[in-house]
Parts: sequence; C-alpha cells; structure tokens
Amino acid sequence: MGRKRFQHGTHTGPATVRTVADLAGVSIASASRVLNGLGGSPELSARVKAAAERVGYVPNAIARSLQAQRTGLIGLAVADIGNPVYVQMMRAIEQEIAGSGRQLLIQATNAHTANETELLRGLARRYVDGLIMSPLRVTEAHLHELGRTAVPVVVVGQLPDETPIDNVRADSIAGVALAVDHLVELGRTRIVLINGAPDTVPGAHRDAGFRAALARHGHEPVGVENGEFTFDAGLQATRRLLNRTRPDAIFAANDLIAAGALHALLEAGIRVPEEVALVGMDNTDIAELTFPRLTSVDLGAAARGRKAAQLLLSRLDDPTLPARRESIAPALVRRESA
Amino acid sequence: MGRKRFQHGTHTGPATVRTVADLAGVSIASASRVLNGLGGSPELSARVKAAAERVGYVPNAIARSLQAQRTGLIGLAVADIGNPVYVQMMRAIEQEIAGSGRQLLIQATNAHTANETELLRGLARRYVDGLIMSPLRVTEAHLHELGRTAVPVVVVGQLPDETPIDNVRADSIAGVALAVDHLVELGRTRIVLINGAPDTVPGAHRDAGFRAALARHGHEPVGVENGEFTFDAGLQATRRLLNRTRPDAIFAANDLIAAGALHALLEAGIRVPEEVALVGMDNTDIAELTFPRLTSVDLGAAARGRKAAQLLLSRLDDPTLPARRESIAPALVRRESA
DNA sequence: TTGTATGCGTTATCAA
DNA sequence: TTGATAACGCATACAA
Repeated sequence: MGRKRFQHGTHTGPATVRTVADLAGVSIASASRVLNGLGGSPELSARVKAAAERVGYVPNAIARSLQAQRTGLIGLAVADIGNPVYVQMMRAIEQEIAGSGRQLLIQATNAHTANETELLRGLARRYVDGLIMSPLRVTEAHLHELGRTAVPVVVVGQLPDETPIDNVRADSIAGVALAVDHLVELGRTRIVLINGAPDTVPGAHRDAGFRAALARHGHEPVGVENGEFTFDAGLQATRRLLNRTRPDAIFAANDLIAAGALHALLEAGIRVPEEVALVGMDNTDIAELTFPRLTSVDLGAAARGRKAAQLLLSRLDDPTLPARRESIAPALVRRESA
Repeated sequence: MGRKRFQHGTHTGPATVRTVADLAGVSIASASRVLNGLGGSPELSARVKAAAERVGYVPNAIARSLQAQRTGLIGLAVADIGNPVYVQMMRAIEQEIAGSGRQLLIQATNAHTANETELLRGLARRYVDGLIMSPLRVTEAHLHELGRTAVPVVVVGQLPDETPIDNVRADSIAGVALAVDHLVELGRTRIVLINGAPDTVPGAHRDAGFRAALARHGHEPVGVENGEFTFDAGLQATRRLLNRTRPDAIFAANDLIAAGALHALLEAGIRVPEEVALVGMDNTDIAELTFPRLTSVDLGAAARGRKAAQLLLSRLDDPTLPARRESIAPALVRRESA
C-alpha cells in the first residue's frame, strides 16, 4: 500500500483547498467552485471565502497547471539580455505578453548554439506554453528541434524560406539602403562600411546590402572593415581605416560600432558630420547619448518583438493557423551625425 | 464516478512515463526509476531507455514540480529591465543561478508599487522557489507582504534595519565621497551635483553624501540641480546650471545624467575635463561610449546581484539561516572625464 | 529488482 | 446546489 493519508485537521504547511474546505465545513469541490467564482449558495460562498481569507489561501499554480495543461508562461530565449537591441525587443514583448495575463520567462542563451537546442528540448516540454526565440544563427540542429517542439515557437530572425514556423524578420537590406541613400543625398561619395562579423546573418546582410546600394548609385566602396558588433571593434576598425584612407562618410553596422567609430573620428580631430558623416543602425538608446547624436536606421526591434508576441498569442488561441512570415520595414531616424 | 480512464495504448499526445512503460513492457515505477538513474537491471534499463528514445520522451516538469514541491525557478522582480544598472545585475544573477542548475523568471514591475505587492502575493506561491527583488522604494505594504511570503526573498536595496529579511545594499554615501574626494584631489573647488529625484532613496543618499563629503573638505556646494535619473534631465539641468554659474566640476548622480551633462557642456563649447571635470555614477556601459569616456563610481551592481543570488541559494539549502545583511563597497573607475 | 498503489493540489465530471 | 472521486504526470513507500 502507499503512504498513509494525512489527517486533514493536523495538516500543517501552506493552506490548500482542503484546508479551506475543512475549515468551512464543505467539500473541496464546493470550496474550489466558490474560489473560482463558479456557483455556490450565498451562505456557503460566504463561509468558504471567510475561511480562505482566514488561512491566507493562495492557489498553487503548479497543481493548477498540471490540471489545466498550461502554465501561462511564455519563454523568451535571447542571446544576450544586455544587448540594447534585445532590451528594446524584450520590453515590447513583455508588454504584449503582460496584456494577455501571461508572464515572461526570460532565458539567456549566451550565443551557445548547444544551449539553444538544449533549450528547445527543455523549455518546449517544461514550463512554457509557447516560446519566442531570437537565435544568432540558425543551424540544422535548430531546425530539427524546432520541428518537434511540443509548444508553439516564433522565431525572430532569418529562417529558411520553406520552414513552416511563425517568423518575424527585419529587412536589413532595405535598412542599409536607407542609410546609403541618405549619405548619397548629402553629397557624400567616399563611403565606407564598418561591419560586424561577416559570417553571421546580420553581418552578411549588411555587407551585401551596402555593396548593392552603392552600386545602384554608381559608386564603389572606399573600404569595408570587418570585426565584431562591439564598441571596441568599431573603434579599432575605424582607427585602421583612417590610417589608410579618408572617407567622407561611414556607415556602421550597429550603434555600438558607430559609437566606436565616432570615438576614433573625434580623437583624430575629425569633425562630425562636417568632415565625415556617420550613420549607425538599430536606433538604440546609444544613438541619443553620443555627441553629436547618431543618425541611425531603426530596424524595428520593438515592432518585431510586439509582432512576434502577437503571432504567438494568436497561435495559442488557434493552433490550426498556418505558419506566418512577417517583415518589419526599416526607418531612418535623423539626428546630428549625418 | 469520475471520468473514464484512457486506454493506455490508444493514448495520444506527448509521451509520458506511461507511454514509455507500456512500450517497454514494464511498470511506470520501473520506467521512472530507470529514467532517473535509480537502479533497474541492465536488461530492463536498456528496454526503457530505448523506448524513451523512440518516443522522444521528455519529463513533464510541471508534474515533477508538483511531486517534488519545487520548480527550480528563481523569480527576479526588477523595476525596469532596460536600465543598464539592472542589466548588469541581471547578468550576474543569471550566471549565478544558472550555475546552480536553476532558471531565472524575470518580471518587470514598471515601478508600480501595487504591482510589486501583487507580485509578492502571486509569485511567492506560484512558480518560484525563491525571489530576488529590487524595489525602488520600500513601503509598509511591501514589508507586510514580505513577512508572509511562502518562499525565501532577498531584497536588493535599502530596508529598515530591523527587518528580518536577507538584504544586499550598495553604499552610495561612500560612493559619492569617492567621487568628491577625487574631484577635490584634482584641485577642483567649485563642484556641483546634478541629482535625480531627491524623494527616492538613491536621490536622497546622493544629496546627503554630496553635502557631507564637501563639508569634510571645507567646501560649499556651488549648486545642486534636481530632476530625474535620465539623459534628458541631465541635459536640461546642466543647461540651467550653466546659465547661472560656471562650476569647475560636476558630479552626476548616474551615468545617464552624466551623459546629458556632457552633452550640455560640449554644446556650450566647454572642454572636458580641462575646464569642467565630470564624474558619473554606476559605471555602466554608457561610461565607455561617450567622448571623452566617463570617470564613474561603480556601486557594484554586478557584485550585488551575485551576492543576492548566493544568499538566496544558500537559504534554499538551509532555510534555518538567520537573516543576513551585506553591503557592497563602491570603487572609483577613472577614465578621461575627470 | 520489480510492481502496486498513493499522494502532490487542483479542476472537472458525474451522481445525488 | 452540493459532494464524492477521477485525472493531470510524476515519484516513491511498501509489498512481492
């Protein structure tokens, strides 16, 4: 036989429906109904509510979840919770999710691909009803796991075209074109790109978009520097560049790189934007903090987050929906640097 | 009578221990044991593992949690997930928590006190085994709820002295003194404070610490401007200040304000640090992004987060521990602005 | 070592 | 309207 059942009256620890029911002198079924606002005679309801109040009853969400087969938790897997772009996205997602009465379970993957697939295996059958993820690069392993998750997943970022998974993406090619067009309109002709890692999806798109946009205007790149998507990389790359040539405009692959480039320009005594115009990308808070402030291309991180959350919520409502693919249009935000 | 039990064989949906047990031709108890690495003959173990692999079995964490009375989730309630200080703290906490095999459930409270008490009521009996919270101001309502939570709580921030709750705090008074001492050592005598909201705990401490430190050196404040803890407030306040007087040093209550102050100084053609030295506070990433870079007082946000996580983890190990109170020492990080 | 049966706390079904 | 009880999926005490 199994364990002996506790004597109800002597049961200690946090209050359960049972505690409330015993105290009110009703069945746990009745207690549960009253506590959930489903029926119950006025007299019985009053007794139950009083008992619940008296013992400080709070429903155990775990038990409720086991019964309901849902937790009300949405997972968010993001490479770096400190990256300003992700911060914008997280804020938007958080707001949207909170509006639906759910909570966000944020998980940092630290860019480890192994982590991400592990996460998919885990989270998908763990505590979350759905998952939003923004992988840096999508591997075969990702796709494999994505195919067999038990809960709906929305991917923010590039995904192979035929993948039957809800997907929200930025149009960074169009975004780069916005920046280049603007610089050309300003009369700049010697334009360079300070890029991040060219073997990432964002890096590759920045490079391709830059060359295509310049070609459209009949220009050649005066230079392209590759590195990381960081302040330091932007600083170093721009120093290298200035040793070699003198551009009249710089397009930086993100605002961190742009801040580094600005630093290098200013320390070299170059005036921005008079001598060198500078355009960043992502339109993060950083663009407001520098002097001069950065003109930057907004790839719609917040809008992507909001849309991703909406896609997920709608799928939770109706799991039969076909896979959707949304693209967020970029916008140029003009400030003083170009 | 209740619902009819499903026929095991016909049961569809995600695989459970039952699915695995049936497929392997063993009892669910044996299946469970093997899956948890507790005994089982080699032959039986092999059959169970093969079955589990075959159906892609992943344990249901909710059911496991209900049985184990723990979720492995740690809640983190923070006012603003975008604030760089909190980002540093979150990163440190996340690392520490992950190291213990647990996961972080991050919740933004958006500075609504009502939200925070609601959160305490909710989270405390919901999905988390413990809670770290960093309230902007601690009210009576907070303390009341903190007294009756069912799970351990660690508060990062100021708490009344006798409160029997694990607590980690910064020493901002000592931090302000570090900044003022440094400016005085540089030979500056006309020092002003650009503060945030003076009716918050941090704001009040900045103000008191500033006046005390100056007095120690026999100086009077040349000016104190109050506002918010934002870039814009710092910008406006510094513009107002420069209309009225010309200091030779500015202490800003945080890095955002310092960035705003720097902007105001540069647009007025004032050289930093030659004409006006500038010291910020919090030593966030922002301090690295400006030109010149900001000298800033590190109040140890990361260290506080790490310590808070350690306190919580140790309490989860041993709930009988007495309440602890830790204070993190500040440090001045010198860069170019002072 | 293996199987049977019970309980974790909740909601839902059915009968009274 | 109310009460008895099954079931969510898992782990474990106990018996075989």
